[in-house]
Amino acid sequence: MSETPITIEADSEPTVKFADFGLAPEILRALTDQGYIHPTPIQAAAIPIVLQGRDVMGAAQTGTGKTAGFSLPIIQLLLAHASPSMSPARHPVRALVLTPTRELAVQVAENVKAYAQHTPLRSTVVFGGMDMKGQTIILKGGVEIVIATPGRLLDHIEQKNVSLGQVQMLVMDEADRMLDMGFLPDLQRIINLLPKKRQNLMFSATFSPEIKKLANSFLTDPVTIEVARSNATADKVTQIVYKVAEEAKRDVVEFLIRGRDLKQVLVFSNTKIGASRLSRHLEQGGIKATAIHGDKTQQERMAALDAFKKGEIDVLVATDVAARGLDISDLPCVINFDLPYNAEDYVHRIGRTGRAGASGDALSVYSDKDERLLVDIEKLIKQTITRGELAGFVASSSASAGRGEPSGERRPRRDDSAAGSGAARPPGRTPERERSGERSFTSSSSGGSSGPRSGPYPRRDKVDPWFLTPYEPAKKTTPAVADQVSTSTKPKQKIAVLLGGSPKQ
DNA sequence: AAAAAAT
Repeated sequence: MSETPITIEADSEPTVKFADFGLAPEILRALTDQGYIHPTPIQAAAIPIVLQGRDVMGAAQTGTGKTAGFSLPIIQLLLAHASPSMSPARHPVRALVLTPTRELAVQVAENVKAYAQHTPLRSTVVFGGMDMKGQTIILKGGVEIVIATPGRLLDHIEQKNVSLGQVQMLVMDEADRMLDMGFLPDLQRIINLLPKKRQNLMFSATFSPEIKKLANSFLTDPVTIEVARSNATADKVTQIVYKVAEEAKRDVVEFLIRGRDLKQVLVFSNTKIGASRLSRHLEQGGIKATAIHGDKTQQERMAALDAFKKGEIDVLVATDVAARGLDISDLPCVINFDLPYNAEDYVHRIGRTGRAGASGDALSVYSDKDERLLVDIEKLIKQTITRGELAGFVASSSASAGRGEPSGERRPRRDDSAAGSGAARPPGRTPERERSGERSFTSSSSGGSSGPRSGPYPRRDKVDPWFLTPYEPAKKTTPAVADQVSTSTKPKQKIAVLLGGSPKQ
């Protein structure tokens, strides 16, 4: 065991193949089915370690292939080692994966199911917000792998629908998030029900003191696998912030979305009500949008996510329920309708774009009162985000008020939350026409060259909104989280995985 | 200050 970190570069030639790990043919077949041949760096690092039976503390972002990194070796180990003979159940739970959100649980479960499809291993997912009956039947039928959110799992345990006395492997996914959400007591209760002798894998985006404490109490002699933050924030994602009047934010967001030619956009709102309102606002503008947040029923949440993934809707307006973990692939653009209160969440949010080598845009609108949030974010990511300017929109409400021109907040405008829809919008007009006729914004007095001034929206075919932005190449800096990660718990063995670019000098 | 999660 070496104290020297092993560094794996993401852009080095992929020499390792899944076939090299000694995985069972059934697993390899599942991978081939999905066209996977080469592991991602974290998979290449984690799979052999997990196969050795070691505990793992993984600092890994979503989108790094983390899920396969732990599920493949878990499936392999379960296949290779028979279940404990004393078990009365034919299919006792032998591996347990805990996640902070229901959607993440579903997603992990889908992956596990796919990887184990050619094996006799059974898996299921349990989470709240759904009827317990179906979950109960499957649990009682016996499953080797359970993916769960903590609360509902405890519910099933209390109802004696499942027993965890045979669990050999425990995964805590997004552990930092679980702590944030106050799951620590639940985690403690669940872990108390597990056999003392077991393998533990813990994944976290950050290595806060609390996480270290958790790792120290739950992990035995862990190998730390560091995944430097993908350079997404530095290279591949173009980040721009737009300062606008608070009241104009939603119209600016709409404008930005239209500028994207309605390609799939994920929009983040800090509040559930804000997400719903913005979604409704966009829908009323003829944009196929929907909202996802914790006040929606689980059915609605799943339907929204599904529709977005299928491309049936163009815009998903989400609270931070979707900030982490959700694998929505190939997103070209993320927009922050609100800057997150927690700077760390900014990184998670924009991590939804620029994934898997693709480029992406992360756009944010903010107003005067959010100045401090922006400072915090820039401090965290150690770079200055490009300030974008939008012709046709003013940066602050006071400026527009001072000129006595109509501005977003003054113009009487039906609130989106109101049910009525008749008065403000004459029927029969196309949404496009509605927009230009109905809204007015204070336009910049200078430089009216960016489009027709008859309305707030420059015509898309005439104007590329991106020309408005003076592009400065983003500064390349070592990501802040990677810094924290390097000071991780005293590991016997340490592996650093650098993703998404060359190591910094 | 807000969101998530068992009900």
